[in-house]
Amino acid sequence: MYLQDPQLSIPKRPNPIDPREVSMPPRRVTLADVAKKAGLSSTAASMILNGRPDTRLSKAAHDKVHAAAAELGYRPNLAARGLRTDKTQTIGFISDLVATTRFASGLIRGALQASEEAGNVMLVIETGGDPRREQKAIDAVLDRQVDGIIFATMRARELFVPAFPPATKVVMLNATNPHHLQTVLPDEFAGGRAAARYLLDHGFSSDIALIGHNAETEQGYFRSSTVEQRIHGIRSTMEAAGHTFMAELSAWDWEPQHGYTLTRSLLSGRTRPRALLCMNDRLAFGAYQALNEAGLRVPDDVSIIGFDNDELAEYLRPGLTTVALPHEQMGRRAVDLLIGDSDPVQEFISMPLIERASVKTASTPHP
Amino acid sequence: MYLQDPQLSIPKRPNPIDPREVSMPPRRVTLADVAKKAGLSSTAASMILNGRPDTRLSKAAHDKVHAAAAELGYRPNLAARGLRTDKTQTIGFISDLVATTRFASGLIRGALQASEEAGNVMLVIETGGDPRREQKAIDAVLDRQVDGIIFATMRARELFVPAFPPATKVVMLNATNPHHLQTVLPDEFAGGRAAARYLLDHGFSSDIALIGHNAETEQGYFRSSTVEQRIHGIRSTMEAAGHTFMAELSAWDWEPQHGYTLTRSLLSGRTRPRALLCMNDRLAFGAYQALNEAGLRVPDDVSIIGFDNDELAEYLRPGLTTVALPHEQMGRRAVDLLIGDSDPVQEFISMPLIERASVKTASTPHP
DNA sequence: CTGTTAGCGCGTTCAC
DNA sequence: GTGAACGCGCTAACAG
Repeated sequence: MYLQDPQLSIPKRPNPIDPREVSMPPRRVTLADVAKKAGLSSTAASMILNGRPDTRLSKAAHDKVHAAAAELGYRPNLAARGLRTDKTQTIGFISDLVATTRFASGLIRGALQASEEAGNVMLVIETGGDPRREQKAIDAVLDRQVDGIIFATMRARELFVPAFPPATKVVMLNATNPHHLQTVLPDEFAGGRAAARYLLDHGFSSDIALIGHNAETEQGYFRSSTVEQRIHGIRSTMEAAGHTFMAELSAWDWEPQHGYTLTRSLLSGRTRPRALLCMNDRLAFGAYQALNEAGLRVPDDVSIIGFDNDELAEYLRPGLTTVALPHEQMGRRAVDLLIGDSDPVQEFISMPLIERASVKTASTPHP
Repeated sequence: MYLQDPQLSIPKRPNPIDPREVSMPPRRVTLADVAKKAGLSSTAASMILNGRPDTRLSKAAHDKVHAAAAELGYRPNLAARGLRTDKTQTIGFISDLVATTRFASGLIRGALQASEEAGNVMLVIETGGDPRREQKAIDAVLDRQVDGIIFATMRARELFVPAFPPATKVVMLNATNPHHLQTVLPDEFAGGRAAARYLLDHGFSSDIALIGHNAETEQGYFRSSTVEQRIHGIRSTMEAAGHTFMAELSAWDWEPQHGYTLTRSLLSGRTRPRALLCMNDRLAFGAYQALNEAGLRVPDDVSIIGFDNDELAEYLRPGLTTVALPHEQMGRRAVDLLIGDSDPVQEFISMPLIERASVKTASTPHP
């Protein structure tokens, strides 16, 4: 909607000059200015403006201060206030590559929204996963007196967190660390289960191929802590139903080209799969390409389900059914946890299955 | 490369506790602590640590202060310093939807990199283009004493900038505003010219269709200030060569589905295009899909060129040749301009043509 | 009741 | 080499 939203376009002529744009005082108005204008001390002004309950200042004083503040357009200097109160309404958001790649931008989007709603602002730093840059990032935000830090990773993983003062509030977002228990993660186990169950429910059983992971070659080795859960969810569901995958193809990278290659090699086998369970949507994209080239149709010849709810899923024809990574909600939750004062918890956010058109009901159940 | 970088994965066992993680002083060490430990005044400590040239403090004093600072792990409180110096090493980055969508994330990536290199950090706020939120964002960063503000937009456009003090340093990134002349924009005119020229150079002439823009229906109305330039670059090049487009199809949204629809309707016409000039890569994606369905091959039957160098361009088979939006470089440049003290300039960053495999040389030049 | 003065938080700067 | 003031706002203690 916002992509080409008319509101984002503007007429060719420059706007008339907004009066607000021309007259602003050269110096920032300070609390002292307000107090002076109100004919009171800055203490009185401070107490009144901050609505201290125990204050015994006259109604008249209140009115004068508020009037002066409004008239002068007073805004407190948060840096100065923070010096005193140790609260800067600022959150440090340190990630490997969340903001600058599209793979997990939802994390930052959600966090940004929740921050704004809570009157906070985020200092964003990306480290590329480099420990030295991570340490520098922590110093940088701490030097600026942030109220807390969110550590986020693009692919959920255990994150080594360099030194910082023990009192600092910390939330791990899409990441874990033994010393920091406040954590927000996707519920990958349930997500994996949902994907497998969806295929099973649509009449597939032992004619499903798994693209992106292989029990043999990748045993005990997982690219991320949550992918392990995803796989467990998938496999336990298959096992509970008494089925196994007809094939499992593994690739280290989960890019379209690998999905393409893997699917091609799969199609060269003697039995054709009826459904593909792809470890992510980009692999699924590659699968579409290979299927297409082989003259096979989705979902009539082969059904496909993916993970992530990548933007690609919507671009594909037909639309790709996929289990979404609830990044936005995770980001929001991380900020809530950081700002709130709950006990440390590990939160698992559920992964909704987004139904599109890439899976059909298998016409005849297989033996 | 970083997508599944092994370095981002870690073993399943928790790391041993890092010694640095356990012993940190409960209170931050202040300049006073350092001075006390060095047996000097905090004035002396300040001057020495800041390497003031005009200072005539003894070599011994220097050594003592540096030793004390190192031993205590002293780091200056930037909030306190900023109060005095009016420099916080912090930049406000206010955008409509740059960080949280993938369409222009390069802008923030480049800005983040340049900030880090310059020892700055960025306060990131997104407004969704809503003027009220924009005003609040400006207040929020100003309250936190930022050294300057970058206003960025996802799609280059003229941006109305709400009130703030005239002294504030401002750079418009992928945006323009009559009151703020420091501007970084893509050189769309040259980019448009390059795309058209590329097709011409490959032997196409009057067998090219333009997808996404139509001179008739969109005359004088442009979705963004830079798209206008892009179109001018394209048309002037075609005209200079004495050619016109065999067809121009317009869509308000530039999404794959529109590229698909437009291309289908194009193919239903009596003459088939030999080349497609798509206003962006997502339209080109849709064109691939339609061509594919029609049994036509890229580039053998139809060549395609796009704009943006979207990630899609690499995913497509064959890879899509496209004129890149140099977002990363633009972001870097914006920070450089903000930090440096050059005179206000409008900078145009050139758009490199990324050659892949979607355009072939037309075998026989057309009349 | 209504309000004030003084000091602090941290680092920089001026005058001596 | 130093003390004191300052940038800005908050808080405790105190005065009319």
